[in-house]
Amino acid sequence: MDNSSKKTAILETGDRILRILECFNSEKTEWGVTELSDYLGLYKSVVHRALVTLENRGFVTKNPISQKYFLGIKLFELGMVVAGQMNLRTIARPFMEDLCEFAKETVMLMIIDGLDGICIDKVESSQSVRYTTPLGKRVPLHAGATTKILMAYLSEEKINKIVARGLKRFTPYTVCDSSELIKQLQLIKEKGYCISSNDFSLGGMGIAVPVYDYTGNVVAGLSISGLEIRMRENKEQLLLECQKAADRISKRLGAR
Amino acid sequence: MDNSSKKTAILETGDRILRILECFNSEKTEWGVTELSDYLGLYKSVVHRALVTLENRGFVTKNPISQKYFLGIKLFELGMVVAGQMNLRTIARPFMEDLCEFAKETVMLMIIDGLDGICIDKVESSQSVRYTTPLGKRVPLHAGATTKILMAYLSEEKINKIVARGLKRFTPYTVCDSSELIKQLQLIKEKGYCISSNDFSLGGMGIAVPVYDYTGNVVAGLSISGLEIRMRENKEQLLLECQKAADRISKRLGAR
DNA sequence: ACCTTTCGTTCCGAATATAAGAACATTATT
DNA sequence: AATAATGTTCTTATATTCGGAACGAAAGGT
Repeated sequence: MDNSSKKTAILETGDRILRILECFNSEKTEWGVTELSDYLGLYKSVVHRALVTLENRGFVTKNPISQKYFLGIKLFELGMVVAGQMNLRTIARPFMEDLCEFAKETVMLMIIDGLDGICIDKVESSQSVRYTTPLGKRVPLHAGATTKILMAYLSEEKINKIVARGLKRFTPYTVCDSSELIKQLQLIKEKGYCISSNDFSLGGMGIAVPVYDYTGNVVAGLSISGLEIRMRENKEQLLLECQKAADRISKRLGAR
Repeated sequence: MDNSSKKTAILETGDRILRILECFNSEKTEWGVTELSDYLGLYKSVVHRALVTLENRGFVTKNPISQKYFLGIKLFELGMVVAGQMNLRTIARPFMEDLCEFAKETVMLMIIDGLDGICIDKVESSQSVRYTTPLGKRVPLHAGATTKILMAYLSEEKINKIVARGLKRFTPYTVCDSSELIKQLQLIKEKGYCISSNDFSLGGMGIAVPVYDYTGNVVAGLSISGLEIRMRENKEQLLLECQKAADRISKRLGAR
């Protein structure tokens, strides 16, 4: 097990509570006691007491019909506190809206957490067929423009970790060969942008550029994501506008 | 202390972890170890270990400059899972957008959690001076139209609890007298809507109506919130549109 | 530049909260 | 009606956590 981050002894009971919370996601919003205990390899009684503890504080709620538990409103509340403190988000928002207006495609803002990407904001195009992704969703970095632009600026060490974890195939065009992916990433970093299509979702296309903060590090990826068929003819112009928006956001974040 | 909800013994260590998380809000996003231990009446070592546990799982992050802790991205992630499962929200959204378009004022959707209200969605008017409130923020129920409509449909028992907790004054017009408030609430329930101004924020006005689900219970309050000076002349029409929207939402939720 | 205070972090023995496992209660399924 | 599956409760030994002191580093004042 990877305990590299474990400097001090952690509280096992507390950690277990957090691990239980982490089991809930948009694919699986409800868990029963037995299910959870099987999944985590814990005793039923242990999981049950943990869930009661969580329920008493509103972190989970019991569905009285199914008898199962789902995440409570308290987590929405705390999630919104986090959203508020991500001022990258508030700064980026107006620029994203303008960019969406111009491109008529969905605009996304993504950051890295650990070895994954998380979409922290989006402005969806009003087209009936459009690219859409849930906020807060954790996605691997090796497929899709918005994630690849982020991956390209990672340290070699992190890139290797991601590759070592395995490169999941999303479409027939996903780059799952590690050496080819690394070559692609180098090229992306050289050019300072990433245009890719069909590697994350068929028919989809993404144009992504990095956003920098005052330390000069890449803190986010900004992208226009939509349908290849609509975007391919004027991708140069879309790229230009996307870069303009990212530059403005970076400047507002203190990048020189 | 109120232990009515404490059926089974809860995990103290786990509960402490959750209590620590609850200390973070948009007014205070960063806490130091000593501060927190003073605030919660816990030993520094206890709080420190809890924070390390939380940090290891990404629930809090340490600001390397201030040495203090703030909520981590993991909570944004979980918060978004909660947002996704609140399908009241997805159903209500388009109606709220239409209503905002019509009213040119901010439209809010609020639910009850415990003895407080929480705004779970909003569509802000594009006016430069407009009513605005953060998503996920916990507010008392006795002031403001959106909250009072919710309070009006509560059980007598709950209303008494809220009154017993004390009625905070927000403006000179806030109704802080319990018997007058209760009389107001009865009237609101009779009429099925709430129009109030200046009791939560000076110059502000709210028009709020209830939203029902398939069980026939009030599950949310929908409101138009804006400036009194702009709204007062055509409040009847605004109310009508607000009611129409709420009815449509209720119907979509299965209310007859 | 030095002292003082404050704060985050570590350490260790004592104490107690918790895990483990079984048993019970309740609901669904056959 | 019998069986299976799932949520809940109970009890005790033990391993985790607390409590308190001590350490080191930074901040602030003199």
